[in-house]
Amino acid sequence: MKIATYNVNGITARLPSLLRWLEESHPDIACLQELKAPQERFPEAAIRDAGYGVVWHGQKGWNGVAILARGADSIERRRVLPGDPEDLLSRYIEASVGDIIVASLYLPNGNPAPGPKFDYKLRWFDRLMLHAAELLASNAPVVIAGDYNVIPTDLDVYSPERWVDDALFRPEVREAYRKLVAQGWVDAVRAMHPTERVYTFWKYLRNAFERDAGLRIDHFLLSPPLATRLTGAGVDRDVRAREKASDHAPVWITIAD
DNA sequence: ATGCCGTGGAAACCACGA
Repeated sequence: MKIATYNVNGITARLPSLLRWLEESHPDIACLQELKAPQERFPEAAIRDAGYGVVWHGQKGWNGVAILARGADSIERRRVLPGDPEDLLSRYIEASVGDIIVASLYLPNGNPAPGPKFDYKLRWFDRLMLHAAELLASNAPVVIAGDYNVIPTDLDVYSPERWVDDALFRPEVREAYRKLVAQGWVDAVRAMHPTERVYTFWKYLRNAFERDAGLRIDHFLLSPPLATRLTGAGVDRDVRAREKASDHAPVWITIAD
């Protein structure tokens, strides 16, 4: 089976591109981020017509996450990350799809750093670590997919020296990601491509995509019962090259049934 | 280089992204 994650940067503007990609790439599960649409304006009918059951958590203007399941109705488990009742941003949704627990997340960007947005990012990371530990302890097959807004290592950025002070690459954030993975998760794309440069995001500015000035910030973390079934991973770069593309490309993994 | 592009919301500019 194929599981994908795709930061669409506005599902209203991206709907034609999204539907084309779903038809071509045919993922069994697709986690979306940055819907940028209120709950009632999610294009549910178009997604269902494309053959997908869907749960989503929208918000006016910003953020927004969804989980699509081909030919299935996933069962929503939660639509907020626990640990802060004051945090109302739509950055997390979790569902059961068959026997797999799937989470779609949009981790805070955190810029400018330092500052309150960076502090919020680190607090969000702390909450994610607590919840992820619980998911691991369940011994279920779990995938936590999405836009982590983390460049894990020098290999994941075209020009590390330009990003040292950025909230995506600062030591505190890399350390938080490292500690999260060290709970026992497998970074699926890196596991399948241990030494290769793999990017998932390219700025719209200055022909970043044409220059391949990219970042790897969209990740899949797999629990051990799912990681043992991992057979492949890749990035649909051709989708990023199209007209009216998101600044992220769809990323996917394949799992033995 | 530090908003150059793109999106959405509100109001013909602004916030925000990474």
